[in-house]
Amino acid sequence: MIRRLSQARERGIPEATVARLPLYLRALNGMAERGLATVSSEDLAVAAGVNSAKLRKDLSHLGSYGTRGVGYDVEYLIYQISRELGLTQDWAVAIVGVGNLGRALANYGGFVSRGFRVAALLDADPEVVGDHIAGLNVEHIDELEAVIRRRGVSIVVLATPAVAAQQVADRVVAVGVTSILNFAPVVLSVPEGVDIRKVDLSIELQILAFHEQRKADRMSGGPAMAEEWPEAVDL
Amino acid sequence: MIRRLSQARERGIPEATVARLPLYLRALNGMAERGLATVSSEDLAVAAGVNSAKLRKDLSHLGSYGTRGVGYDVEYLIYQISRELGLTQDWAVAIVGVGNLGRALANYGGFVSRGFRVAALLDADPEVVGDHIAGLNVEHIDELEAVIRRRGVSIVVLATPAVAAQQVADRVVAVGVTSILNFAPVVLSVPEGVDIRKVDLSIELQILAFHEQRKADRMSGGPAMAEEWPEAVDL
DNA sequence: CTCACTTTGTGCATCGGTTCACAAAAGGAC
DNA sequence: GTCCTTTTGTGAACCGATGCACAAAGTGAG
Repeated sequence: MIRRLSQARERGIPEATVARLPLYLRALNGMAERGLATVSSEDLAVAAGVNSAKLRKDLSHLGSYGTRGVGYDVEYLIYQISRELGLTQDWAVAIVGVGNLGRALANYGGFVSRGFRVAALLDADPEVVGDHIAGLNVEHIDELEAVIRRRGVSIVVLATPAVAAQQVADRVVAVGVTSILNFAPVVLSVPEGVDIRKVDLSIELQILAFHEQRKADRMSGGPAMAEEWPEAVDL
Repeated sequence: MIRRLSQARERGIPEATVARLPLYLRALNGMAERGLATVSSEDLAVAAGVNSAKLRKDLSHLGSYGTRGVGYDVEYLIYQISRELGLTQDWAVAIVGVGNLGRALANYGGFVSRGFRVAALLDADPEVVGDHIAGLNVEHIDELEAVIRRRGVSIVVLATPAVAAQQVADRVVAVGVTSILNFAPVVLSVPEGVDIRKVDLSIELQILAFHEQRKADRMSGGPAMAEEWPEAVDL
């Protein structure tokens, strides 16, 4: 009994599950807006684009929040997932690099909507320092450490050119930041305990291109044809 | 023997491997620029931020392009990976939705660099239609089908508001597009055979927040404390 | 209360991916 | 040629994630 409970809630929600929770949360918010009080795992799974068994197993990692024969209470589940993800608190985010991408991120509504607050914009280019973007003043990168400390920034978004990213990462880690969202196309090296998530637009396109090519090959060449190995090419 | 060979090259490179190939490619390009002729799996793995056994297994799925005791020929490996990913051909990309994000994408250098060519920008807002961005004229969304056909667009990037995304997806799929990169925060439903990759900025932040919260909990509460389940909360 | 129905939570088989660890292959010294 | 060193390519064990399928738990009708 005790065992059962702690087994479910014990430290350690699978990473794959964590990555899907925001998806469920979004689907649930849509449902709440449409006035639904409860939802079955089947319906929620469809809305989130996953299989219902997976959804149930994911939710079971948070606890036993459903009612058999009925489903899940929408509002309650929203609260539980939000709490698990840490969205019930306010996160101050700093965006470093105010080029096209940084600007887009600063204006992106999805950040603010869920507990995230853009607390600072920083750039090295004197040309853009002082600009007003999304209600914020762009500050000079020299202020990086001071700004992070002063405004309690705990998550840093890197939208700098590739060459600057590692340097900025080192500096923010040195002031105690342990969560970085990196848009620069470089492999950052950071000490143990610092979490990095990487978003790489060009990699996504390359993966699509791979599959697109496969589909094209299949059309013409037929399935699993030979001539797959066009005698070695010299360079 | 024959078995061995076809086993390696046969259709079906693991998805996880495909997702890492672009990473290797980038590391290799850096090395080529610095004039390195060959590289060991160990060195390349470090540069790409992965474990060397994984790298070797990944590369073994493409074929046997290394030399034992020596390593891999940098240029040759670049060529082989590029070919496998389909980057030796030219891909025409259309970006739909020219808001802040669409603009950032249009100007993003990483696209052009690897066989991708932004061939069209489209938007529904008459205010932005006609604008000149990154050397391209923004066209009206009514032209969507015509533009895709005329310019041989095979990959579409969705940077529209959430509400418009499904509608645009339906239209591009109807004209034969089978690869979509979606930045809109919605679960798109598309027919079998259409590949979708999703980039969701807010989800990435939520995942970071989850881990950040965990780290904070660990600091204060100590490891795996009780009081983890603050008696049920009514709503 | 009992029965029929719904839907959750999970044990179990399975699958894909990661990592280890080593035999096989290549190169260089002598 | 033989021996020693380096480094690949891969068999095999392991690990986490997925999905099936069902018992357990709940609702509602009569």
